[in-house]
Amino acid sequence: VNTTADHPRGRNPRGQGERLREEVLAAALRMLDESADHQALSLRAVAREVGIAATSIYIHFADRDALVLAALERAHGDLMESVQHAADGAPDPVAKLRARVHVLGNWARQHPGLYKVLNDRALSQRVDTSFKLELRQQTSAAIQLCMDEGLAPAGDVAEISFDLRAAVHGAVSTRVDEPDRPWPPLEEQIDRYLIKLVGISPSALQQASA
Amino acid sequence: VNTTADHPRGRNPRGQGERLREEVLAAALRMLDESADHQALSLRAVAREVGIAATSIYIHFADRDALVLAALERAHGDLMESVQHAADGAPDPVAKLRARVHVLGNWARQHPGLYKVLNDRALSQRVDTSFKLELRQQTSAAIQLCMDEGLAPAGDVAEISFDLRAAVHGAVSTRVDEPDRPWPPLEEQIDRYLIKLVGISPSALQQASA
DNA sequence: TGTACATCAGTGAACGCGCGTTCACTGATGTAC
DNA sequence: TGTACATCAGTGAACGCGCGTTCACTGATGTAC
Repeated sequence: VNTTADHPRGRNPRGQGERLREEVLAAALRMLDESADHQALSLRAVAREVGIAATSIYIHFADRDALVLAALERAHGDLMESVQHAADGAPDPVAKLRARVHVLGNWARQHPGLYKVLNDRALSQRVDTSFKLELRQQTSAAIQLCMDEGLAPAGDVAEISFDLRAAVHGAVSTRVDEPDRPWPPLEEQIDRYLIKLVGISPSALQQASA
Repeated sequence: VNTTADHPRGRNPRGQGERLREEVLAAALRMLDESADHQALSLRAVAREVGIAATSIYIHFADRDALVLAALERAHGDLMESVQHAADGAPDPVAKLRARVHVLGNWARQHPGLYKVLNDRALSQRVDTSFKLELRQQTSAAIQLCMDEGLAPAGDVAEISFDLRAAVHGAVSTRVDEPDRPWPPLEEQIDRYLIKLVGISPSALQQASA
């Protein structure tokens, strides 16, 4: 299982000890994404993957839990940044909302295991749920903006946002859980949800996607 | 962790050896439902829970995998039966469709761990996906029936069914993954999906729920 | 009615494995004097 | 310019644990003669 045998992995130069931390973190992220199970991640397997002694991990992480936690914070940060960046680059409220949801979906399909782990309940009991909370609030704000500008019919923002998020989460989860089935395009399904659940007009959506 | 210390568990009478099989299966189901992780189920832990020697499990199950598989087939059967029974007891197409989806949601909330495991991708690669396939087809049929009787606008049944199932799965998963949050009622959310995604009229739904 | 034997339901010791974590260490590289 | 020493980056052996699985077994109960 020694996938990283590029070079024999000599020790890092003085002052660059943090590099190993990055390598360990990257390996942990890769392995979590493959297993989709944070309980199955073993220190020894990560060490093997990186090509170091298992004990070397303790130089940078207090214990197994600390490593898992650090990996998930990294994944969470990466996802949030992607979504935020996409929304910032979109010109109008509908495009912003759409970009947000689509980028989340794409991220999940590129990192299906990590998406699963981030949404795992065993984890959400230990890690602060600020990740999902932040996403919740931002989605609500994006919908509110659409309503304010007359691009979506006024309504109960919290409820509509909740319905949209649940539906999208289901659409993404369905594909993540059975990746080998020939699913219809996620993008189109998300757009249908934006139309039917939020009330965005198809023409406005068309414009946003152009 | 010896939760079942009611009586010291004497051996079963002759010809009743299958009873142990049931006890083991029931314990496995309980533990799977709690852990929500089929990889974490250990033969030894199940044996401890039942109050028998670990080796006794091999009398009834070839190995750990066979036990996990049997447990999931049991869970799957139970869920399918509940859904089918609910649909059979409903008077009209809208009530049938509604009962189907609501019972699925309720089953999932009563057995959150099992619901997760049943939808796990690691599993769906090994077990035949007939479970979900069956559910898919039946949901589509229920929607088709609503359209045929003019209770829902005509449309692409496969697409609408897919959108509904994904949305409901998301609504259920959201609650299953974070059970301690104060979520709004699942029933109402499902009804909104039936209205907005399938096009069932609120009044017909009102009638079906009465 | 007695007895040998088969069957049934289950046990206990033992195996090798991978795991998280600890501990004392190694050897190269920089720094103080 | 030389040398003692601190620091840094990382190692290897060892621990105790729970695991899946194997093996030879035990002791009660029914059945054939």
